Amino acid sequence: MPQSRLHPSPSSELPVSELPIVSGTDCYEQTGQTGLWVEVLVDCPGVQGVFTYGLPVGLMVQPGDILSVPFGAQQIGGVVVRCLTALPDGTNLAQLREIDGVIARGFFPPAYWEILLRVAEYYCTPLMQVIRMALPTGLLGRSQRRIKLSQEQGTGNREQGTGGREQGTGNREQKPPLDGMPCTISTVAQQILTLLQSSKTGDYSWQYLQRQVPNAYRGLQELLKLGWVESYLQPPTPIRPKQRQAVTLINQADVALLSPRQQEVLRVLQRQGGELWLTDLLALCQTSSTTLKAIAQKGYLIIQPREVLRSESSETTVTDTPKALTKDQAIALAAIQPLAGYTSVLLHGVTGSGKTEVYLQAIAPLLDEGKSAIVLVPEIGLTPQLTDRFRARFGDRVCVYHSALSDGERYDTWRQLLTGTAQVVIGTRSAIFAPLANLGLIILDEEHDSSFKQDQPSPCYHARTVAQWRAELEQCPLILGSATPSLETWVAHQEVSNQGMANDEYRMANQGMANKRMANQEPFAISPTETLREQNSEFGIRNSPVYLSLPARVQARPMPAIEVVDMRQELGRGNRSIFSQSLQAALNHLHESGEQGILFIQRRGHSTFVSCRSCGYVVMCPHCDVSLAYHQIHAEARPVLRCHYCNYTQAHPEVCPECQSSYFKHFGSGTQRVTQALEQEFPTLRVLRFDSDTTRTKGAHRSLLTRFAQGDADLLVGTQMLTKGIDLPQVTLVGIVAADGLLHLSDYRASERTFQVLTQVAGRCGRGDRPGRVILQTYSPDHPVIAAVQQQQQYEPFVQTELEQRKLLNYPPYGRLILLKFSGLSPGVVQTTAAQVAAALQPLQEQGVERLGPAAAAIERVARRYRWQILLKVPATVAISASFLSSLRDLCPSSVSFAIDIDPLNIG
DNA sequence: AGCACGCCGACT
DNA sequence: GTCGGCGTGCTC
Repeated sequence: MPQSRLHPSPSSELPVSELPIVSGTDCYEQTGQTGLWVEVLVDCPGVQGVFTYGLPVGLMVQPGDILSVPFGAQQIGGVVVRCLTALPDGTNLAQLREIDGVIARGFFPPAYWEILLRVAEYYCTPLMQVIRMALPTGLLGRSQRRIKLSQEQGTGNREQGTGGREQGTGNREQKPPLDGMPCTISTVAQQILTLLQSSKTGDYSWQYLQRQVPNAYRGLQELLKLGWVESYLQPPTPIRPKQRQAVTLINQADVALLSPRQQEVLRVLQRQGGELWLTDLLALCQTSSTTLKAIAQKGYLIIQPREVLRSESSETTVTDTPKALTKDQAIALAAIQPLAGYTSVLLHGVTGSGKTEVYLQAIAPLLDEGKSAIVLVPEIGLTPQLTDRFRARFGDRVCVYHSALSDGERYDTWRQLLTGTAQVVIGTRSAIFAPLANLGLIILDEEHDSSFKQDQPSPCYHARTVAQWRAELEQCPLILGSATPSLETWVAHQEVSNQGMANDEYRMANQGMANKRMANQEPFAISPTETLREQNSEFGIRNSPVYLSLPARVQARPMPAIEVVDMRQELGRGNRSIFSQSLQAALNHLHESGEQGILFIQRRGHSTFVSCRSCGYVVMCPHCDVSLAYHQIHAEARPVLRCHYCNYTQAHPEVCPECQSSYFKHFGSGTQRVTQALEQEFPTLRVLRFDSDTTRTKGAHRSLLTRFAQGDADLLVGTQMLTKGIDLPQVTLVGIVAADGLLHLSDYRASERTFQVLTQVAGRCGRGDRPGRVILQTYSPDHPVIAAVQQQQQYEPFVQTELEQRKLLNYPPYGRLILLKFSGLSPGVVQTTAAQVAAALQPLQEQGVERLGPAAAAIERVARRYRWQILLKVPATVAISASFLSSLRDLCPSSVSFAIDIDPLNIG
């Protein structure tokens, strides 16, 4: 029991010695050849290409090792690309410098390195940026400029070296200019000084000061000249495992020689199992560490630092055992289990058909074989249920890996993945880069979900695409699970006729890459990669895609009946409520019957703008071209207006700022508005709101869902979040307040997305013993998507119609899209840059690429930056060189930021 | 990113 | 005539 409170000792579960982490000095212990050079890819924005460094005597490194190197005045992170035994001609020996140290070794096994190369190339992103994204934050350290108050100011610089006790605080008061002092300092300088004096250490990072004080640069110059502050570079401190002092009992003989107090300590330690954290033992014995050190000195116990994992521990103590499978599940599992080599599997299972159980049972035997698995989910916070279930089934072998982990947690989890033990990683899209060895299976759950695509910082990768590459390189199956597969996936897993196309397209993309890489043997000349490609030029076994279907729910539960309500008729009948009569009746019944319901609202803000009914004035964000959304944070608090793009917030004006009219209200039906309407019309109904306002904090999803599951409320009101994998058996009613907002998005994927969202929401009900019912309110009941959702078994006809449209217009999956995005503070400069780039695209257009734009983005200004874009439609037969696209960057002035989004999902 | 070199406006 | 602004270019 006390032992369980300690982390398993390094020798048992976390073999530190085998981990590729070495400290700056440890690495010198490895002896070998001397006097070589290394080419290093440095982690410095605006710098690409490799730099050559000298290797300190006795130090050996290999391609893929992560280093700390001097670069200009600072120390930065870098990755070894190649080891050189001779310097190329013309190298200026004078400028060669030696590396500072090794941060980590062996992070990049060949297949993993290959993935990073492919991502860099396919998504037109500098390799270093891809590496930075894949590594835990902070691993690639860099030195930091810091500013501190000078010690010697005023009283002379005598006391510097003596190091004795200092009366620092007494001196510090003399630093600000006293009244009688001849020199006056500017307000900026005074601000900086005050800030520094307010801190305990008198020391802040330059970055922090710049953020706190506008125009900090001026003030700093002043203070530096006066000698009141000093500026210095702090060398990087790489993230390290967290250490804690542990005390272990090693000898109990001759205890009588010790003092009674010391004997007592030993007895306590023994009673606790012979091992305790130092702090715990001190607390338990009411003693000091001096006492313990004395005992240790006599050889009775040892005190040593031991690694602790910062990763969140699994709270679930429940265990879960495999469930009996339905016939369909069994067929699917039987098809998956014998797969060897790379095979892409589409598991098309209706909502509630038990896909998770298939995943679990597919993974179980792999773990026993010592293999690992990656499970990707759209958003980890939204699916505590899934994580719990995996934990309950596989216990400690489950790791959760996502971007919301703290740096320390992420680092520790990352290290644990490297140990090579069989484990299951559950995570969001970035978990596709989990450095697991010996992968046996990759699963993408809710494969159609757009959150698998990254669209903000480059690389704008799609986890599904990366998963395909990874599964192929690791020669393992890939399962794409969904009730509403994306059209891309659907087409790729259809019978031979379509399959040919998907494969050709895919191969083409890869071949273009490989060829190009041969031609310019850039940093890519890392040796493991080349070896791999030679051995495996066709990337090993590539089986035909497999389509598996789970057409029915578990335990023969029926799919919910979907009732479409025409809201125009409701209005005609004089019903001005946002709830149709049908929905009103259902809500009333809900309360009486003790069943639960979900009310789905389109989006959290979009429709709740604030405007004046007298003059029509709408409050807009001063930094973005969008209206501000109405938010009431607490029932009592004053409402605020908030921009959903830049988070600008202001108080809600009492009267219209334009015409002073007091008829100044918010409109639309956001979650808050609907909740209020519910309170008015159904005062007895207990409502729980589930949107990003109420679930902002860590663990809020889980607690809200738990409360709902416990029956604390009758109705859960929420947005898109409700569509993602929530499994609540008591829910028998789903209400969709207005499907229309989704239908009319000006996006080629609008229909597909609407179909997916509505089907997923509808699928939240009837998962328990009682059948479910869906009420879908709309102003366009005849829309084909609504019809398709209503007959949800008929996925195929809907897809066929949609595919014809896509083919006609060369949209994915028939043609590829590339979005070039420009943004900058000056609208004119952004626009002319876009135009110049457009002109440079002429050669592509001659190859048959269609160019749309340049055009201002749908929301032209976000956070004071103007945004323009160019959309390229690339026919499946045309290959585009990544280096050509990357070269467009050179046409952009530094004031315009340029981003390339390959296969964009959001093109508005 | 940081820092150096380097070219044009307000001061002794 | 200098000091000092911050605009371009380099960092092995």
